[in-house]
Amino acid sequence: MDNRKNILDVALCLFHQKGYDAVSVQEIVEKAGITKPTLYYYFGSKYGLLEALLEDGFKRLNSRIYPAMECCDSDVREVLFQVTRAFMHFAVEDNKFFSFMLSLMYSAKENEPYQAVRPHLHSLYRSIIELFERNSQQLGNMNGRQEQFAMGFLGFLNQYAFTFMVKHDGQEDTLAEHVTDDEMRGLVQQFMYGIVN
Amino acid sequence: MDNRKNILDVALCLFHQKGYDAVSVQEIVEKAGITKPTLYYYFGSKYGLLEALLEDGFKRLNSRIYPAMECCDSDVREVLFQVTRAFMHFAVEDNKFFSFMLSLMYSAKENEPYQAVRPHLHSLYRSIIELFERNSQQLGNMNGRQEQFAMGFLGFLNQYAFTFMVKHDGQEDTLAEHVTDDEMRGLVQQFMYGIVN
DNA sequence: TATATATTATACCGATTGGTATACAAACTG
DNA sequence: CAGTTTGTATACCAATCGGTATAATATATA
Repeated sequence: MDNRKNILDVALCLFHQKGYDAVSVQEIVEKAGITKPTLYYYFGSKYGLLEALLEDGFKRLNSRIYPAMECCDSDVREVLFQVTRAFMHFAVEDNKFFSFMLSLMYSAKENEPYQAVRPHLHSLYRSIIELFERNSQQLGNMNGRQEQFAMGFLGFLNQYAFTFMVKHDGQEDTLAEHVTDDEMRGLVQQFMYGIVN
Repeated sequence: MDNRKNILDVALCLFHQKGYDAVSVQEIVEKAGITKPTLYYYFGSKYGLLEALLEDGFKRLNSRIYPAMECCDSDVREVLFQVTRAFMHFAVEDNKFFSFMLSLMYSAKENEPYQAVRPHLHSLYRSIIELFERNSQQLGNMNGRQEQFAMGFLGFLNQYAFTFMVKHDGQEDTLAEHVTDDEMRGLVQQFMYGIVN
């Protein structure tokens, strides 16, 4: 188990830095201090390694997002805040995986890494759309624009996290204290004002 | 000149579909109906081809954005609308380059394509920041948050264009008529409400 | 102790990678 | 016409790519 975890860590680090296609299997095994057959023993192929990486990462992300989505049905603003909070904390603490995921989200549609991340992203979209549908009566007349709102919200989350990461690039440890709840409540407020008109 | 243009077109198409690293020089010259020495005669290297591609594309983008930025100083809302309009029309008409640019924006920082696009993105950021600084008195107290607003605005533009492209994927010809001025004015309004509070 | 199973290393594979040396043809220039 | 620049093709390069056949370990179970 130790070796498998080690490979995943090294691979994530390299994919995050250089991108999937620019990283060779050789480079991964060298940095991990093992040899190729070991990697292929665990993951079967480079693509298999990518899939395992995404499986693990989205499991971590979902374990934060889903509870936040179902914390309180009564107040939309509070739900969106909790989701934003969960999302941002994940982006800060698991920032290598997060920025790798972000890069895949907007990447070319016909290459391997996007094909691998597609189902995970799709279920993330679905969850957020469902979130808006569940609270549609509180948001006034949405007219089937749930999808648009969901995409807008996700874009809003991404942009916020991305900006934050660019600004605090390099600092690894003391990030969490810079993302205050008040700031996030303000941004959710800002996002909602556009929606409820 | 015909051959050079042809190579650039084919390369853009492939980079857009599969990503820079996943496309081989061999594939480009085959699809372009030429041979490798011809490509290397014009661009020197694969990276040189990428640089030329970006140079051309950002020239096209800037020729739309800059005039829009300086159309009218008096009304911020109108300026932001004109920029949004220019940006969206570019995204629709030059959509292959646009989505390639978008993929590079969020891509890994240490690989070649990001290094190549960095200066272009940086000057785009600078222009938008300057836009907000120029109109700061109309937007109330910005407290040096011009950068944050600029990033937010760019994220807003990207998300809008991205959502639009996902929705209308595949249709090549009749896109322009779907991006109405009214819709864009509404979105700018929505964005601004968050800023001026 | 004997056997089975999970890990790991050595050494290798054919295919493809970005890039080039050489030569030849076209076209412009003196 | 002679010479030079521009443009293109054939054939090739070492290096690297993802992946594997083989065999030796370590560990656990019987």
